[in-house]
Amino acid sequence: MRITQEADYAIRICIVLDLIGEKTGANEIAEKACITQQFALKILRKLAGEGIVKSYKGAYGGYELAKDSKSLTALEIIEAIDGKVYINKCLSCDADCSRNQNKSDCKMHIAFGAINKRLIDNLSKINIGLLTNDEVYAADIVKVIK
Amino acid sequence: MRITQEADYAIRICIVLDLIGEKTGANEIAEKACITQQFALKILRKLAGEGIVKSYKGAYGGYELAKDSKSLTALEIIEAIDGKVYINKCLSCDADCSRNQNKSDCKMHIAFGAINKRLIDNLSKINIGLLTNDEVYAADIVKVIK
DNA sequence: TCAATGTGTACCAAAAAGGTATACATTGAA
DNA sequence: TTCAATGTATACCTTTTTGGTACACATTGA
Repeated sequence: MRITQEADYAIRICIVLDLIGEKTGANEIAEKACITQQFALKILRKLAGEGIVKSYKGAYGGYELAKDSKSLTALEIIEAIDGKVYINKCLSCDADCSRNQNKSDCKMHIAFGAINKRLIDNLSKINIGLLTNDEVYAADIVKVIK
Repeated sequence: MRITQEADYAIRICIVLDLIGEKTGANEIAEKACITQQFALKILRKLAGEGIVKSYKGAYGGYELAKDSKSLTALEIIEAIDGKVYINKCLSCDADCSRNQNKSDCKMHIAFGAINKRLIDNLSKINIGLLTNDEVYAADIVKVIK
């Protein structure tokens, strides 16, 4: 999979929300994340739907992170926006590969499956807290990736 | 990045070529890989352009792998078809991230960069020989992925 | 010479990505 | 009670990418 711009923005939005640390309107969020309000709203709606942010309706409404940023992973956010992460279409469905092989016999499937697992695992190692904490340095981030 | 169908087929084509082990026409290759001849030709042209297969023109022409299948990696084939592998657009260009940060200061960039490196490394561990050799089992393939 | 084969280029349709518009529902405060 | 500020839902739009196809042309072996 490619992590879409939308998912990328979603992560930035979560970073913005963590840095602000309190309920914030879409307008301000959009501005801080450098995207249009309409697009921010679209992303925030998806994040709210997946329980990643809490939304407050009406005047003086807004959004805030639904949980501690240290336990909010890049994987969760990406999956909330783009759906399941997979590097190869073949991995996305339960059907057997075409070409008369079932999945467990297809070595390409096995190889890509193992690589995809590793990728997902690494995306789940990155949490928003890591990205917003000034005492976490580049080297610390690289260190969590296996 | 998502590994496209085209790159997926390209790997299958290389597997077919390795299994046949000798110069083979696009017609037969396409049939064995279960794709149309026209599409196989398009893929084979790219592979030939990148030096992954050797092509022979004219009557009784065809294609064969340009090197030993044990040293032909999935990464090479994917890059020949899809271009450079990157999970996030942000990683594809040298420009600084938008949002007033330069690349080396952007923690998202650092995190995705490390994850992407790992992915590329793993794709380079899979070679065609691994996929065509009957004595290589699923567990052996999984073992090479870090 | 010609049939079999690869090459190059152009084209096309469907799907995905990225983004916008608009009508509507909810809520807090005057 | 009203209304402005805000989120919700849905629909729509444009551009890019993907996944192909078509066809005229070049090369080569028999």
